[in-house]
Amino acid sequence: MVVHELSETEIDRIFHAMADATRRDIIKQAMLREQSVSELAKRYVMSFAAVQKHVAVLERASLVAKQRRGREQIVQANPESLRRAARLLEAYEDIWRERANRIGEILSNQPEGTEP
Amino acid sequence: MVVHELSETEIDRIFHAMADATRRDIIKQAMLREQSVSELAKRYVMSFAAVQKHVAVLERASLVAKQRRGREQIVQANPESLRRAARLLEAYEDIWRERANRIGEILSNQPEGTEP
DNA sequence: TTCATGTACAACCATTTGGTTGTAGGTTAC
DNA sequence: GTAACCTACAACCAAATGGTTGTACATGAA
Repeated sequence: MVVHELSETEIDRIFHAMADATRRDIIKQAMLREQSVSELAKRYVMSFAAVQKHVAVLERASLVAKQRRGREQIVQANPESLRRAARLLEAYEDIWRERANRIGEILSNQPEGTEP
Repeated sequence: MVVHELSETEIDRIFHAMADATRRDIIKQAMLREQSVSELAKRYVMSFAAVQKHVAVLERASLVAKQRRGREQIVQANPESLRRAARLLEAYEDIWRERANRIGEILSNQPEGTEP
């Protein structure tokens, strides 16, 4: 299976996009139900343009995609990017687990008589 | 079991901290082996002060902790925060899965004769 | 056609970020 | 004691962020 490896820049964009509560909520909303940008904008106490910018940030991170429907722009979540980010964090956990194993191995390989 | 719920601000900090390649590498290095700040700094083509700032960002996000040892400051990774971030991303995946189930259910609950 | 709606985008602004250099203070080694 | 090393922190700077308002344009509804 070919796994699309994320470039450092892509990872930067995904985490940066997730580092804002409004954007995290937009993702959640879009996952629950596809919505137009103006529909989403009504939920937040900020200008339409601000929400538009947040959506653009999510789009650059491939976390959402926009699709025109008449005069509306429908925001649809792309869970694949999110999944990749989750797997990435798990990779760090793996590093930690590996280290724990390594340390455990060193301890159990101690020659006799070295215990205090 | 009591799970420490992350506040929005804490989530902001964690994702923001992860949104930089240097900081992600520092985490990785600290997970592989506890190292002093200056030891870490040697790895990157930037000033010691810059690395110091990156470590501070990771510290505010509770991704690492510093511990003084003589004149050195040892950076140790705190995998717990990372684990929480990973679980958080998985929560989004759950939302998506739920939606898929919901849609599947709607489709399978169609009354007779509504299929094309 | 006309008007309301939805979007795009530019210009502007305050704040934050990510880097720098410089200075000062502790700690260790010689 | 003195020199070298490690850290802390301030001051500064350019660029990016996150918000605003204003204008223009396309689409749908009446």
